[in-house]
Amino acid sequence: MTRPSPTLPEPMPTQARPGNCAAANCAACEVRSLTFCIGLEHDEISRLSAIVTRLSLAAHQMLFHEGDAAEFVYNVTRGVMKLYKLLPDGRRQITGFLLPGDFLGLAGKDGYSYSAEAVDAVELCRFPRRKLNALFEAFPQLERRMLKLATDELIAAQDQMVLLGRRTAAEKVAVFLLRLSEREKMRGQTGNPVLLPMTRGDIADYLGLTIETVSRTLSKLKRDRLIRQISLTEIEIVDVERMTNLAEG
Amino acid sequence: MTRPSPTLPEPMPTQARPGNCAAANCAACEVRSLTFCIGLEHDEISRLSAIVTRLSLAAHQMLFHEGDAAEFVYNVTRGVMKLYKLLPDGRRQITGFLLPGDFLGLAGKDGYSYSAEAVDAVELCRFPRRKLNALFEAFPQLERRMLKLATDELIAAQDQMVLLGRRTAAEKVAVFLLRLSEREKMRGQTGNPVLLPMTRGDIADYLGLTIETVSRTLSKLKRDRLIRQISLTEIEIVDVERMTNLAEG
DNA sequence: CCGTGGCCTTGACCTGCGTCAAGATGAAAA
DNA sequence: TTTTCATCTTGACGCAGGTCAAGGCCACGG
Repeated sequence: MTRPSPTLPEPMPTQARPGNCAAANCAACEVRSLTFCIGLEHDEISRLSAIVTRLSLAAHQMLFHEGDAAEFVYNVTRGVMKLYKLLPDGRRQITGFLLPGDFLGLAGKDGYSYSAEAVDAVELCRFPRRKLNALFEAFPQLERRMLKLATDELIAAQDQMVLLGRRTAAEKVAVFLLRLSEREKMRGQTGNPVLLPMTRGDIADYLGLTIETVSRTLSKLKRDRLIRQISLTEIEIVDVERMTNLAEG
Repeated sequence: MTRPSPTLPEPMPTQARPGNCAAANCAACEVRSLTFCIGLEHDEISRLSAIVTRLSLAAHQMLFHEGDAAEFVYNVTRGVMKLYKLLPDGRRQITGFLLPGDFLGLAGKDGYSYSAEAVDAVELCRFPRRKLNALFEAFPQLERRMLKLATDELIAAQDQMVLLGRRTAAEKVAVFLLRLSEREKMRGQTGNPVLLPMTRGDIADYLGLTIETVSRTLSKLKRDRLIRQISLTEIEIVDVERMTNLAEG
């Protein structure tokens, strides 16, 4: 593996100055069935409502940087976020893309362990960590849920290690498209065509590849009739079976 | 990245038939300061003692396989374990090495998400998950600690993603040696020379490389006087500064 | 309508690391 | 001590994917 040219610098994203902040009505939340709020009792919901702030980010706006004090945790309610870590020389690894319902903000004592940036227009719920921790006392279910979220994220991270360490470029791209399709389906979208709001550079930095290899690999999948490109950001999986075979290895 | 030849099959490890099982005295535990038992109250310790079983594994013995029902969680008290996932064709990614004090057994609804195998002679504490969960009711601190463990593991997993996706072979090996050295220091060992009970094949599958590349890279580090090989399993870091520079990128 | 600038694609070439193969080493058994 | 066998090292070679460079596409502003 060679040292890929940093996909950064991108147009330097501005620090979060949320477009709007407002108290939120969690009871009316339309993505609650996906979030860590799922299945909470009525009084838990109302206590959460009391500490939550809604905010919006424009595309490319930063939510926070790696190392920032981790005062808040968040729930994505709309749009797509990317989480990434940088090496000193600018090489970047995107550790995850977050869709509506996904949670972010787990952090160790050194603050957030990654940077978080909006891919497109994003809306989030923001919870002060201190106040949320205080709620754990009254509602142990909440902490149980946090542990489950962390565990699920950990399992996903292990899968991603297998992908990064042991899969070919074609397999990486196939897995990426199939996984994203599944996640979109779980959110009530069709999942096919797959929607790709992120750039080829983002995908490359997520899969441990270069932009060119991602592009060439997609072209090859098109030539082989496994996928069809409807637009830059929409890819139809034409032959699910062969894609799945490819993804299995 | 090409498809590395499976480092498996190794001499097929036998399923765990622990060499001995015994009740344990947690109060006298010599690695407690490292484990998730750290800082627990006296009565918490005694409640833990009541549900724990100690067991031993010989080198290469399996503790559990990916997909097994996750009835237990464990704490390593002696030796080194490796956790890994396999692709259908045998390619292997080692997701972590566990040293004394390290915890394992977090799992989703599909059972353990990885296989666990002893690298050398290992001793563990085993906790039935059901009984541990029951203790969470009485001792919320225990659950707090589990969440912290999961969070720390997640942060480590993200660092590993950067390593797998964006670092060169030389950087990977340097980071591996330095991190292992740090972990040994935290356990009261010198950390230099670094002790490597795992094989070159294990290291390769942990770093997303082949055996040959690991071996060649170590040879290069020796030629360049960054390290000195004392024995197959002992490597002295001679020039910590240049090693650190290399590891930073 | 035309420029401008960001992204994406494609081609030609290069190289880091994988593959294949042949010893070397070292621990354990005879 | 010698045999054995797994593991490790080293060399020669090949290729997947990275690098460099040119051009295409498309949204947006003037």
